[in-house]
Amino acid sequence: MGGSHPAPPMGGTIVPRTEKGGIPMTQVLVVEDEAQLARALVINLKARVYEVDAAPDGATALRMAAAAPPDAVLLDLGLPDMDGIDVIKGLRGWTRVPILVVSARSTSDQKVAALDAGADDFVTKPFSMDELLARLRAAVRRHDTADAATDDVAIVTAGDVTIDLHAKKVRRGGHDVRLTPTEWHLLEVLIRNQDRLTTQKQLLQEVWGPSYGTQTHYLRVYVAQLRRKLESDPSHPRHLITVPGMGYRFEK
Amino acid sequence: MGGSHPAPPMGGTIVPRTEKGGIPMTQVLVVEDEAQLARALVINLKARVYEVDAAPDGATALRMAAAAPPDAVLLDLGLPDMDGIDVIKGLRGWTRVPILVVSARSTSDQKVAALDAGADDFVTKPFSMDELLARLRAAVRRHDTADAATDDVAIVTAGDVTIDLHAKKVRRGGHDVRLTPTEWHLLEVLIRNQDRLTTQKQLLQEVWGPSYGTQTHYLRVYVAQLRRKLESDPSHPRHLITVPGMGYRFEK
DNA sequence: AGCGGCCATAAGGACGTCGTCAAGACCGAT
DNA sequence: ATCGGTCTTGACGACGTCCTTATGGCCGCT
Repeated sequence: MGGSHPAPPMGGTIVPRTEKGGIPMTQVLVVEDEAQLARALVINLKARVYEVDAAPDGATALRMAAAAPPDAVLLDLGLPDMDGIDVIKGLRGWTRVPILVVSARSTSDQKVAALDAGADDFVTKPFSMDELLARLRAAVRRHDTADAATDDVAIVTAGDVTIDLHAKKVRRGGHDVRLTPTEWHLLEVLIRNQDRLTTQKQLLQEVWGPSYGTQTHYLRVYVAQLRRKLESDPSHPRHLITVPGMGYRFEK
Repeated sequence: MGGSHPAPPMGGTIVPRTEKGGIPMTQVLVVEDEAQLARALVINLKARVYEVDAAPDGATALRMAAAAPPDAVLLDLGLPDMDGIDVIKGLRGWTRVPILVVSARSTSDQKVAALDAGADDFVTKPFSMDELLARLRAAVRRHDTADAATDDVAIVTAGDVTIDLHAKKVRRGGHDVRLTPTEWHLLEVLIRNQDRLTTQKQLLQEVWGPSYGTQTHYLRVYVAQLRRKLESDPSHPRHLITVPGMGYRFEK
């Protein structure tokens, strides 16, 4: 089975998508205005197997989370621009990503408020880095084994094809269809945006990494493979539609 | 390992859960040997909308949990009969019920060990009752909204194999099959996520620990061993399915 | 008609991954 | 110290996957 390693395409320096042994790393968003602590957290997390983004305030955090959904959020309550509780509520409006609150002032009331607003855990400064990391691991582990159950619609039916996103299983006419990791990734992005246009750039950046925005022939090759596996008449696709010059669209 | 304060279901019919307005109440199992604190917890929880059982030691706790699976467990680590960590592991062998650890001695190491063993949260004595209740609410809320599907399945039948997660026993074609501890752990995780993909990373971190996230070699070796013991045709597995590049899936 | 974009499809080589076997390290029990 | 079982580690073949290149079709523009 295949080299899922990002090989540098054609010419030029291109930053590969962060992975380790083909396994995608856990993405953590650190929301902390105090630069020193933020840096300490980032360094410690990166030293582990995490990939880290940092946001200095609530508005930035919400924007970054929406743009590139993380696998966990470390949130300081004492932010300059908005109340930490509102950041929690803002995130909880659309995602159940694990939120660990880190805070200095820690009255019991505050903890209760944060937890009831939807936070997963609450750590008081000063804290042991080991403990924080263990709590983070616990939260991510829980989420990994749980989110599959309910996050969104698990099973998509399109014509004679059924796609089970959680089992990572595709059936077509009573037979199982095998998809490679890259094919899955591509299909997932398309399904997330079903009935809407998904830009070439969007697809390339999501599946191959931020610096592959122009390698459009990857798309052609892989979309063709998907069509061959999913469409009954691959040369006249009914579900994986080409939008010339722009991208692709998945329709049921 | 004797009885407990509120009568556990002995020999006879299991009493239907108390309800309030048709809505089943949340069942909490308190595991605490110190009678005074146990009573305080029980009283406080009952004053809220919880229904409470109590166990004075680990063995009783495991037995009660098996007989009547609770919706949450409050666990003291300092038990008279066994290590609290082993209670966590015992529960995690077959259920993902939220476990909140309550402990007096709370070195950082202990917290890390408990969380990595599968605990959901760790509260240090002395604690604020409000905070404990908030953490309990958070854990239960997560659990409720997360998995409705696959939990608390004690006995699984897959083809000619039956797996009893409580008794830690596997029978196949009328004969007992011996599994090593590691094989068990791996199988447990796969069964808890049955019919869904279980990521390589997930399996490695759960079975071998947080730092083994990329040693995919272990998986190949142990999955092969499991197949040899469980599958009738190990080279064409029907239950332990490989999802190339991503992980494995257990199917009945 | 000819040309240049853009897209679809096929094929092949480099390299990963999976399954398997087996030897060595480790560990608790005798 | 020895032994049996278990875990870890290494090596290898078979095969799959990814990337790349080549070829041809379709369409609008000049």
